[in-house]
This record gives sequence, C-alpha cells and structure tokens, in this order.
Amino acid sequence: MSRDQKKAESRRRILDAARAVFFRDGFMRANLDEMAEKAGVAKGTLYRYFESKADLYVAVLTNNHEIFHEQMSTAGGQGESALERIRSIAKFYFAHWLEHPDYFQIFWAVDNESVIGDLPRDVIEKVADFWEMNLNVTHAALADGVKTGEFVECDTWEIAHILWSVADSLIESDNTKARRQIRRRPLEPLYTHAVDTIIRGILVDPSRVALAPPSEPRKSTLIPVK
Amino acid sequence: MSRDQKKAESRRRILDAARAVFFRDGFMRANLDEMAEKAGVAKGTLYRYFESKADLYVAVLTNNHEIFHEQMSTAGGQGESALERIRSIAKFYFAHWLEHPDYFQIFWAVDNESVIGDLPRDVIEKVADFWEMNLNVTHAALADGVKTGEFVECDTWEIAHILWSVADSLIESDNTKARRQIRRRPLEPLYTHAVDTIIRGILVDPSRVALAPPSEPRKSTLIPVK
Amino acid sequence: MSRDQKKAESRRRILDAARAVFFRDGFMRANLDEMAEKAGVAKGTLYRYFESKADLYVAVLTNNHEIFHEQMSTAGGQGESALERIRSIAKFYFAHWLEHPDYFQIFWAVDNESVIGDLPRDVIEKVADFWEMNLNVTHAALADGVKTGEFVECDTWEIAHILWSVADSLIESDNTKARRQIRRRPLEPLYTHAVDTIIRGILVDPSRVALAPPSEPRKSTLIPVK
Amino acid sequence: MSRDQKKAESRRRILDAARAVFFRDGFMRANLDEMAEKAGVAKGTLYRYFESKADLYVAVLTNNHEIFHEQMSTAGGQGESALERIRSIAKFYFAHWLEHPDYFQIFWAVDNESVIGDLPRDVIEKVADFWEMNLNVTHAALADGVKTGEFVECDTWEIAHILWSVADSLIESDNTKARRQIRRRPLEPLYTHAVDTIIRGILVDPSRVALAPPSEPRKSTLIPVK
DNA sequence: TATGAATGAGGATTCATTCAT
DNA sequence: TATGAATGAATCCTCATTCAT
Repeated sequence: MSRDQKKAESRRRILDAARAVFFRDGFMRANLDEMAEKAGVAKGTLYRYFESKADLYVAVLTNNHEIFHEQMSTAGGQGESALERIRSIAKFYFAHWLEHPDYFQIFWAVDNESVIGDLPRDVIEKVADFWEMNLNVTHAALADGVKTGEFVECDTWEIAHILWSVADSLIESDNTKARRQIRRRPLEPLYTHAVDTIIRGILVDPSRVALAPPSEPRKSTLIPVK
Repeated sequence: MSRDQKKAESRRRILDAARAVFFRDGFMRANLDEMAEKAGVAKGTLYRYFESKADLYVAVLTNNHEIFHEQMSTAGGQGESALERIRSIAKFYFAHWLEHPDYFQIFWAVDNESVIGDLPRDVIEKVADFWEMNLNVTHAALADGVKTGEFVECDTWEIAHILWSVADSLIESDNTKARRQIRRRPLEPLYTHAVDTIIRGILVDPSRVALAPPSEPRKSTLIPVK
Repeated sequence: MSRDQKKAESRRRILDAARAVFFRDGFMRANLDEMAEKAGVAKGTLYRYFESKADLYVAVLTNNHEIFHEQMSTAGGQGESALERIRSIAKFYFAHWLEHPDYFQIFWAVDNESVIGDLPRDVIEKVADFWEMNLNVTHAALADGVKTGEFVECDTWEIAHILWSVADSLIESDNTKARRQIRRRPLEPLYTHAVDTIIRGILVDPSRVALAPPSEPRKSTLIPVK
Repeated sequence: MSRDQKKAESRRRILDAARAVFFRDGFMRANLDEMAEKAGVAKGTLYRYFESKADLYVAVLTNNHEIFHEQMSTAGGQGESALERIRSIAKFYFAHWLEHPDYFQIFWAVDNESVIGDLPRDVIEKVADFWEMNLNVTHAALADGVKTGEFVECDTWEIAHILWSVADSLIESDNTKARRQIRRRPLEPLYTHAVDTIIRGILVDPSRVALAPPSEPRKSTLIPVK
C-alpha cells in the first residue's frame, strides 16, 4: 500500500472510530483515548489529522454531507406525480438513514447537545443547511403539486415542516430505543403511513391514498424496573 | 420560620438553581458550584438534600411531573367533540410549555443528552412515562372520535404519534432558536394549524377544518457566516 | 489550629513550594505535580488558591513586593552624606537578596524568561515598577549629592543606571554560579567596591574613597569537562 | 550545485531558521516543526544534521563563536592608549551586537534560560569561555594602562567586571524593550558614556575624560495598564 | 539522503464528592 | 445541620523523536 493510501486509510479509520464513539457517548463524554485505540493509532496521531476534538467532531458530522445533499436532490425529482415525488424523498431519506444511522444521529445530536456553544460555527451552519435543503426539496414537490392541481391550496411550507417533523421524530425515537436497547420496529412503513395520512389532508382526491387500518392495541413501552 | 420550613425552602432554592443551570448547560456541563452559589448554600449542602448530581437531576426532571400529569388528563377531557378535545390537549400543552419552558427543555434533554447511560433508570422511566401518558390521552380522544363517527377508521395510535412528533419538533426547534438567539415565532398558532391539517386527513367531514392559506415565501434561516 | 489558620498555612506552603520549583526550573518546566507534592497538598488544591499556573507564578513573583518596596525607600533615606546613602541602598539590597535569593532570581527570570509573552500584564508591570523604584531611589541620592556639591555635575540618571547594572549583573552571575554549583564569593564586598569605584569618578573629592587594591590574579572559572 | 554544497546550504538554512526561532521563543518553547518549515526542509531532515533539539541549540549558540573570538582579540589591540583600547573593545562589541543581535541574545539566554540543566555541558562552557575571553581582553588593556601609569593602581579584574556588567545590562535591557516593543535608544553612545564614567574613576588624569552632562529628567518607563 | 507519518510520554486543568469542623 | 477546604481521577493536547518508505 502506498504512503498516500495508508494515510487515507488512517484517516478513514479514525473517522470511523470517532463516529462510533461520538455516536455512543456524545461530544462531551467521548474519549479520544478510546477513539485512538479503536482506530488502532496512537493518540497523537489523531492530531495529525484533526486539530482538536471539536474539529474531529466536525469532520464526522460533515463527512457524508455532500453525498447526501446530492442524492436527496435527485430523489426529489423522481416520480410521476407530486405524491410520488414526496414518497420518493421519504424513501430515500430512510434508506440513507438505514445505511448511515450514526451519521443522522450525529446531526440530531448537534441540535440537542448542550455543548453547542462550543461547536465551531460551520458545524451549526452545515446542520442548518441540511435542514434548509430538506425543506426546500420537499416544498418544491408540494408547491408543484398545488400548481398542477394535485393538492388543494394550502400552506406548503407548513406541510413540509410537518412532514420533516414527523420524520425527525421517528428517527429520534428510534435512536433513543437503540440507545436503551429496546426492540425497534422498521421505520420506513411507519413513515410511509404518516406521509400518506398527512398528504391525504391536502389531496384534492383523498381516495388516492388509503389510510392505514387500525393497528394493534399499542403495548406500553415503559421500561420495567430491573 | 420553623426548621422544617427552612429545610423546604432550601430544597426549593436548590431545585430552582439546579433547574436553571441544567437547563442552560445540560447534565454534563452543569456545574454544582454554580448551583450552590445560585441557591445561596454551600456546595456541601447540596449533598444533604440530594445524593449526587444525577440524583439532583432526577429531582429536577420529575419535579412538576405529577402536576403536569394531572392537568394533562383534565385537558384531554375538555371539549364537545373529539376534534375539540384534541385541540384542548394541544392548547394546554403549549400553555404549560410557555409557563415552564425549562421543565420541558429538560425532558427533551434526556432524550438527547448523550449521557443517558449514566442517568438512573427511574429518570428514563419517568420520561418514558411522560410520553406514554401524552400518547394515551391523545389516543383516547382519537379513538373516541372514531367510535362516534367523527373520524374515519384509521390507525389512531399512529395519528397520535404524528401529532406528538410535530409538537415535539416544534418545541425542539424553538429551543434551538432560543439557544442560537434567533428570532422565534409564537408556536401555538403553528401547532394549531398543524393539528388541523393532520386531523383533516381523518375527518369524515373535512370541511369542518379550514386549511391554512399559503404562507409567505419562507426566508432562509441559514446563519450567515460572520 | 483554626480553619483560617490552616488555610493561610496551606497557601504559604504552596507558595513556598512553588517558589522553590519555579526558581529551579523556570516557568515553563516547573511542574505543578511536584509543587503539590512539596507543599503536601493534592494537585487540585493548588487551584483552590490560584487560578492557574501563571497566576501562581504571579503570586510568587509579587509576594514580597510591597515589603521590599517600603524597606528600599527607607534605606534610601539613611546616611549622613549622599555617598553614605548610596552605600546604604546597596547594603540593604544585598542584605535583602541574601535573605530572599529566590525572590530576586524570579524577578530576573521574568526579564529573561522567553515565556514573557504569556505572562500576565501585571507581572511585567510589577517588575518594571520594581526597577523604576530602584532607579528613582538611587537617582534621588545622586541628585542630592550633586546639589550639595558632594558630586560633580553629571548625568545622574546614567550613573544610577550604571550602579544598578552592576548590581544586577553581580547577582545574576551569582545565580548562575549557584545553578551550576560553582563556589561563590560573597557579593556585598564586591558590590561595595564597585559602587565606590563608580562613585569615585564623580566625587568632587575622590580621595574620600579608597580604590580596592589589585586582587589576586583571577583564576579561570571555566568549568572543566568531566 | 554539488552534493556537498547542497548539504552545506541545507545546514546553513537550518541554522538560520533555528536561530530565529530560538531567539524569539527560547529553548523550551522553540518548535522544531516551525524551524523545519522555515528552513524549507522536512522535520526528519533536522535529525540528519543535528542529533537533537539541544544539539541544534548548541550549534546555533556556538556558530559565530570563533569569528567573534578572533575579532574581539583584534579590537583589544587597537588604540594608542589603554583608554583608547578599551573604547575600541566597547565599540567593536556593540557593532557586532548590532549586526548579530540574535547571536548575543542567545548567549544571554543561556544564562537565564531555566532549562540550563538540560543543556549539554559544552554549551555552558562555550558561554563561560565567551565571558572569560571578554574579561581577559579587557583586563589586559586595563592592566597595561596601570603599568604605563595611565590608570591608578586598582583592582583591574574588578573594573573589567564592572565594565562588562554594564555592557551586559544595557544589551539585556535593550532586548527586553525589543520584546516588549518599547522604543529603544541607540546603545553605543550610552555605553561609551558609561565606560568613560567608570574609567574616569581610575584615570590618573581624570580631566582626559569629560563627564556626560545632566540628561533630561527621565520619563517613567512603566508600561501603562491598557 | 530526505521525507513526513506515527508515536506516546508528559502536563495543565476541571469538578463531583468527601469529611473534619 | 451546614460548611467549604481538600481531594484526585479523568482527559485534552503538545511535540521531540523515530523509522519505514
């Protein structure tokens, strides 16, 4: 392996280790020693690649950003009808999440991590940008649907917001379950239902979408005390 | 003031100080020194009232719990129709949040705080319980609406989940804006719209709810680089 | 021993330990672990008394400052003639140095320590102030001597500067010898001679001061290679 | 360029870079990374030319030594009278200092650098040797002056020491001002005055030397608090 | 010979918790 | 009961030095 390859490999290994640890422990608790060990490098080596803990965090956070950005836009253009395009967006989103769950987790973490004050400006912007784009792509599909008469006149920005809120919340809840090692259910069908339900409210022809049938009586998710 | 009153007073002052600091800094960054100073007691005194930092956190988290619990149930019963009851729940929820924003903040914090592993089991359960109850109250209203023919047959648990996701997301986003000192818009009307939109999808008579008109073209919230 | 006494005692022990270590190793190399151990306290305890390493350094540096300041002024006023007053200053200076050699060492260290950029502004000012005062006191005596006709007209500031340069240099050289564990000679007579020699050049009546007789042929101080 | 030339060139570039950095930061803080970059070589290359940081320091310190040594001796021999020779020494010294201020700086640094314990024996000796020589050259001129009846009988070693103390102190003070970015005055005239004043005290015919006239009332050099 | 990636010991600082008064 | 001084484990970061390429 060439020197450059090795370098790239090291960088990747560090990022992988860092992602795992940041994912599990959050920025504050995450321990550089552990990352180094997981990455199979010395602690000092981390600092050859990243200037500081925060810088490494940024790198982890923004790692897939561009790829995601591009694919998301593509997804927004696929589908015969506006409804289909919105479903396509949802589908892509959850597929991507399935493949890179921690990447997402970390995006959320930023919002909620109390450390935010210490995070460099550009992370916060990346995340804001991430949401901005999601909203824009979704809104474009909704507005298009209104224009073509597929949807009734409505506040398309608000609908977009609602759709993302639900996606956000589902994933967040799944993450929480993961952390707590609770059994999780597949999210995609859940979200597909949710999307359909919400969109149904603005469809000119609601019959295009079938509502989900009543689900099983929900069991408590209360974690029993050990 | 009697000795017992003094003790109660101390306890309250500590809780108040702790809530403020935990709210602002999160569990990890929160500093017991500052809490003690804010509460006007010595640091050691904290340990006469609470066993540990985590224990104090628990106390803060669960402080208003019972009150909230009770009021929420009441709200779920108020209203002529199922639609009204759901609106009443939303209304109460946001009113309570307006009054005790940090109490809520802290609930969310738990979900997102990466420290969760260290939090005592019963905090996690309290929070889960909190959600459980929210869902149950909402679900009860929805199921009732289905039974009385106000709503179409649908997955009422899922709808409940969607409704809470959106509420959750709105508040979370407001918190984020608060932290970043971005101008915020009143949440209640936003959520009322959202509730109406969502419920509209399952109303037997959708005309009962007017959709919001198209809103202003949304301005970017991207934070400009300084 | 009362709590306050203990505290004062701790503070003193820390300062003593810190002075010793800073004296021996300089700011950069000085090790807080060692200071703590020498002081018989835990490392964290240092931070109860001083905010940082630099702060502790400042404390050490400025510890005796006021006392010295006052005594120096007193010394400048003692003596029948200007010549006597200048001798009195020199005498006091070296006496003080004998008693608190590391205090002086540290003052010099500041000038030469390459860390200066990192030292807080007030240390630098304290040291500048220290020199300022030395010069002023000496200059006052010289100017007085000129006025009373004891000294010829001359640049009294320059003479003051020369006198302090020599004192400075003698002590510095003694410190160096101390560090290198070379045998040292008593400084006071050396400096008394030097003062006399220098003053002799401006005395209206040079015969008042006897020059030192030729000294032993000086032996090399070259340190033999081991 | 031949291979040997290249090597010499590299060595020189490294020494230049090292001198600049050591001069600015002192031994401890000086950073090999920066030196390598300034020299335009890789970090590892430093180790092909010098065994260690300390070794590089030694090389820097002793770089001009021989040249200086020789020129100093020459200067000591120039002048009609002993007085003139002493003035010649002073003149050369300050001229050399003007041209190679960092070379001097570094010599002083050794004395004061608290790292001295770690410096190899031979640096310390080089520096001691440097002073030894200065003293010897000066003493020779003084002793000669005594022999020829130009100076009165006196402790010529002590006078030599005084003369060097003052030179030392003037340069040191100039360095300090440079570091603190305070306006500096030309040193040579200052030292010439000082030499004259000191020598005047041992001149058989003091009228050969005019004392400096009273200077401007000295302004405080206290650095005002920002 | 030159490179520069990797190393890892070392050191300052924080802060929850303890306990003598 | 309340205090607050003392503790010391935990952790990020620096940088001289090594060595495979």
